[in-house]
Amino acid sequence: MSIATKKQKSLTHKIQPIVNYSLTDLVETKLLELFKKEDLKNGDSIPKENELSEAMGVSRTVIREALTRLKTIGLIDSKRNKGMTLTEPDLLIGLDKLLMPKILSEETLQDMFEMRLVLEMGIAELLFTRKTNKDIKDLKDILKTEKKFGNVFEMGFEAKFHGRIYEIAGNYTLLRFQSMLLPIFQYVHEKGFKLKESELPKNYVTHTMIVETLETGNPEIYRDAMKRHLKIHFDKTINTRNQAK
Amino acid sequence: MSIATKKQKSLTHKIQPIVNYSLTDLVETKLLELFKKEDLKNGDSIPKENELSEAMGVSRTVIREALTRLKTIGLIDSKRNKGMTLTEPDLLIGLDKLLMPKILSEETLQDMFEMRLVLEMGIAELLFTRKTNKDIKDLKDILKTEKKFGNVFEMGFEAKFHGRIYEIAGNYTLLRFQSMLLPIFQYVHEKGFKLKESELPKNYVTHTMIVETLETGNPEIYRDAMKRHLKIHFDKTINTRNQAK
DNA sequence: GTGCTTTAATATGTAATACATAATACATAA
DNA sequence: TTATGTATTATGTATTACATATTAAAGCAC
Repeated sequence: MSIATKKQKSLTHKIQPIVNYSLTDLVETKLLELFKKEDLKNGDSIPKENELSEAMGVSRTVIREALTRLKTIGLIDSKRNKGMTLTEPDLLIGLDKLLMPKILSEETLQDMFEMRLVLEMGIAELLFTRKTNKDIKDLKDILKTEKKFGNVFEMGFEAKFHGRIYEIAGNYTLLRFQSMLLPIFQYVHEKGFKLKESELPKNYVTHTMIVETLETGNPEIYRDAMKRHLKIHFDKTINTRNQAK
Repeated sequence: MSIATKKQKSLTHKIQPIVNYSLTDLVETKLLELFKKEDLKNGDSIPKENELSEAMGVSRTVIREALTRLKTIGLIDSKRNKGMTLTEPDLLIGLDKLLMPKILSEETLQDMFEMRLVLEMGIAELLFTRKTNKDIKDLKDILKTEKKFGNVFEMGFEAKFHGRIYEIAGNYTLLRFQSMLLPIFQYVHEKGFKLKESELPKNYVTHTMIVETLETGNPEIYRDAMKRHLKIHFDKTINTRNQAK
């Protein structure tokens, strides 16, 4: 290696990669800064496109592209003639569009799979501070329908039952999050193996038992039941990831 | 009320509101359908803007706006001259831009606050199947720095400690999710009251104790410790919501 | 022929302009 | 007073042109 190349190499460490932000990028961050700086809140209206274009010295095209981004994440809302206003963004916006398993990596799918398990275990505390008699009654009604049909692994029942549980938690964002997780969960689950009812582990906990613990137990007992109910799923993801490493 | 207006009023019930999707809306869904139908996967390239414009019979402007949306949610990636390709979307994309407490409603903020609590309780299972000796060692190192400075409620420490715990869970999406939740958590926490160290509840569990349970305990014991550690937060959100109702 | 530089082609990025359209406010007539 | 018509306005859509970064081909030296 020549001295010249040596010098070059030592220099490369000091060179920072050039990031070439597009005008749209700059406008976007500028807008966000503005909102923050001006302490704008939900419902406040923002300047119209032409004004922004003029004020920032870029074409309306660029302004619109930046605005489109902000609309996409639900931060602003635009109406013909009315102009644009800041809105309460939906934190889970766009998530449903991304739930195409073919697009998401195995890694991410597995992450989501696990997240559902984590949530299911973690909400116990909320459930026991917020459950009402009606909640229990509704769950029991769901159980009746389940028994009528039989297959415990029918995803429709799974979704209905667990969805109703999340409702009890009284956390709307959480509820929606889990409902979006369900298709992924189903996909990951089915991609692996499918248990028949006869192959259930011996100490398998059914929905019926879960409702019981919810009615008469406490968070710890409930969680223990739920853990056993989800055991096959826990085993699965743990095995998958261990063997991946 | 005349007979005429009566008739009118009865009619208005039968009229469904017409929804006028913009061209961009239509193009967006059309594109998503196309991706799904053609079973495109990560890395596949999609037609260039001019081709799409011609094929769909709309201006490039509209195409670009639809594409901008998809870029915003991270579904596609564009490079000059190269064209555009489908990419593994980041499920949490845009979330950081939305973490402006002034924008989010109290309701949503509270939701996020609770979600962190839920996650913190729910990851116990994952932790105990994945923890390594190095993890424990790192946590203990963090404890040392904490002791050196003192204030248990310094948010920097909180973030560092709990962040390191999430790393153990080995779930990247979850890790990032919680790191985004932290600012909100901090905000909601500080907005309420701020405990001084002398006002801590009697059976308060410190970080040190949590590490102990993680090292020598089991999921149940760990969770019990974490629950007591977070007790003031649990109490807070439960009180807040109950009085809101 | 190989390795290098230069050049040309290409697809996205930006600009500018014009017009369409829906929502609002205002004016008007029954 | 009320329903209908009208003007205005700001976003939505279209068109055209050009800028720019990247790729790939062409050209050149060896």
